[in-house]
Amino acid sequence: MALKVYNYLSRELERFKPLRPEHVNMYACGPTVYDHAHLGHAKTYVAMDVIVRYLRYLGYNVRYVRNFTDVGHLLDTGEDRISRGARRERVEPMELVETYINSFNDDMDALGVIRPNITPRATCHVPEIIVWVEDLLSQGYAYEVDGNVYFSVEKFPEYGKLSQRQVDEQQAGARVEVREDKRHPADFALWKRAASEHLMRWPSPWGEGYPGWHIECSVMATKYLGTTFDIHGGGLENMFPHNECEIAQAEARNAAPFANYWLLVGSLTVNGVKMSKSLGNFLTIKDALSLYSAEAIRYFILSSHYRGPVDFSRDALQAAQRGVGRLHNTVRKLRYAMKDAASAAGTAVLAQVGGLDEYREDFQAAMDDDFNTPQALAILFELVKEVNRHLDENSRHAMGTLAAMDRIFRDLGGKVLGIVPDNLEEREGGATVAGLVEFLLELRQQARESRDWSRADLIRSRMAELGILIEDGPDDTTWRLA
RNA sequence: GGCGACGUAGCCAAGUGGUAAGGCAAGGGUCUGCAAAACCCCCAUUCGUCGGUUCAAGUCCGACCGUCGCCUCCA
Repeated sequence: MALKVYNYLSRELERFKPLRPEHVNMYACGPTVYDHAHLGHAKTYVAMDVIVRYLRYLGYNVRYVRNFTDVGHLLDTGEDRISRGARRERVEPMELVETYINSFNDDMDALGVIRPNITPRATCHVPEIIVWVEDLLSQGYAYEVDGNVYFSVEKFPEYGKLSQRQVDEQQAGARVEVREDKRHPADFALWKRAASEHLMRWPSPWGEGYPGWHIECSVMATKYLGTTFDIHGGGLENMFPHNECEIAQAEARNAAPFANYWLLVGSLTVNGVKMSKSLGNFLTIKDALSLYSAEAIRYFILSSHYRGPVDFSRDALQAAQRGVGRLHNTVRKLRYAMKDAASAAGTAVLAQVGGLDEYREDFQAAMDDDFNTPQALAILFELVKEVNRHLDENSRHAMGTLAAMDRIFRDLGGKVLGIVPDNLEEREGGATVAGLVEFLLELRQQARESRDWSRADLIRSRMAELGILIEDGPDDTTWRLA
């Protein structure tokens, strides 16, 4: 088996081959930190997270870099997003940035997105950016007009190769008016002169100014990953112009390929329309987490292919919540059986010996096929059914079989997909709660033995009101938090 | 106008030439004091429409209909 990925550069499924055999260098465009993140961000970074996790599962040593954009990303009005946010909240720009970096990290932690190895910030790389702009000027790829420096797309014939666009066939100024000082409408800013009221500014050879939006990613990606690196990821909507500009700057300056594989994530939509700040149709990650579990949100995102769009709806999230709940129930039962020495000392083994390996192989085959998580989930659910059947049909299990099944859930559901927590059974509220619940279950069991059903049911319903679900099995009673 | 994506059961969603995965929901059954959980059965003669290629098409080609994305705001 070999990993194949869909490379937007070639528009083909390609065998994945990193520059160095055991090592993968990977970059993803991060968020502009001027507000709380919403579910659209969650989709992109959960998808990238699973890609990183799977590469590590395959044994690669992955260095994953994801930036924070904290300057230079402008609104249609020309105002910097960070500046506007700072004015809105009456704080210093860097205070605003700090707040929303922390917010973003909190959200990603809560979603189980593993932190990248490096999270560079644009404002921390202004000296490097200035060097790049100087280089591009001296190499003839850029020109300066009154404190603004533009990249000349006509000097880089490959401009458009990622998005497969012919610059001259685009409708120039379709959305934003073309600046008169550009030689070509598609030229983009490397460095911008700071107007007098502009808050963020750095001295440069062209006067006080600030970096353009695209240059930071070229500079930071190559600084930490090398002139040419393996994977560049991010949201599909950034393919043009942002990613296209990154390539142009980096390949023009370094005369070397930028990223070998471009893996781009489809957008999250609401009623078919993209979730975005500007449309106001967004749900923040924090709000989503108050309604659904992190695993349910991840499951929802992973239940469609990363390159495609996902349409958000309450129904879809609720279905995900229930689905992931069934997965958790099975894992919980499995681990419960492992703790039960009497049951685990038995000899029952899974009917098809070696069948467990097949699940792992099928899962890998799905993930090897351009990270086909819906297919991988389907296989995980087939295993859920198999394990449930095994647990149902046998009261005394072979510890080795239980451990092998648990290992698969930990590896595939936990390490790779991040939807099966390692500590599922420890979420049950701590020793004090556990002691109380066990005591109540004891009382209820006494009531049941004396056939006092109304008292037994009263205890069960009152506990359910407190969020503690009781389930009577053939031999014993189990409980869990709702 | 240019580039691109998508249209599979009530809902979500895999499947790129060989006869429709998986999840949620609905229905029937087993188990159970009841409930819950779990298991079993059932759930698309059919993949937007119409043509074409082929022994064979959801899968390839063409046209049409519909939805959406990008074309210097976005993850």
